[in-house]
Amino acid sequence: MPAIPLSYSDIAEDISARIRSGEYSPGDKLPSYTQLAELYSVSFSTAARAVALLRDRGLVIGAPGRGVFVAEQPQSQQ
Amino acid sequence: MPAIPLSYSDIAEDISARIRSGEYSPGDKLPSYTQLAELYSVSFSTAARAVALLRDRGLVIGAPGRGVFVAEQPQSQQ
DNA sequence: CACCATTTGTTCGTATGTATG
DNA sequence: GCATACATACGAACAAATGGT
Repeated sequence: MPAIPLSYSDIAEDISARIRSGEYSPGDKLPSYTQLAELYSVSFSTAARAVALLRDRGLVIGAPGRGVFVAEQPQSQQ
Repeated sequence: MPAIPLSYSDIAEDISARIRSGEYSPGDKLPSYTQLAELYSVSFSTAARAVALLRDRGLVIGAPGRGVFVAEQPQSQQ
């Protein structure tokens, strides 16, 4: 284990940075919860929670049964 | 079980509405996680998660060991 | 100072429901 | 029907901070 595992907040920030950098472009599908959990060496729950944060911020849109996609709009939240 | 329990998102929205309505004023301390869990008939985890959402939105500020307080500023988030 | 109860904040694992293909 | 994937709830556990005794 790489010392301390990343928190869901850290993971959300990392993904957020990758979206800003263009690594993940609008319309792109993010890795699945299971894959994210693997990637960041955290549990499924923690990976899901990181994505939930991004969803709340309007950066990504979850589509049950299909995946999580980077939002097209730059933003807009309420 | 009272039909369907409220989701953390629903609870966050309810508390948010109570802040907007003035039921909870800036500086006020919200009920503790344990009390919120009791109030909304959900688990501790779910109550804590609802508050986490409000924290992320800048509506409240958590103070470990003391409580959660309604933010003074109307907002500002990044 | 030492305890101790309370409270925030988080992780994890398991389970369930729903949607998609 | 089935496998995959999102979305959420729950309970147990723990760390850290605070405040009172």
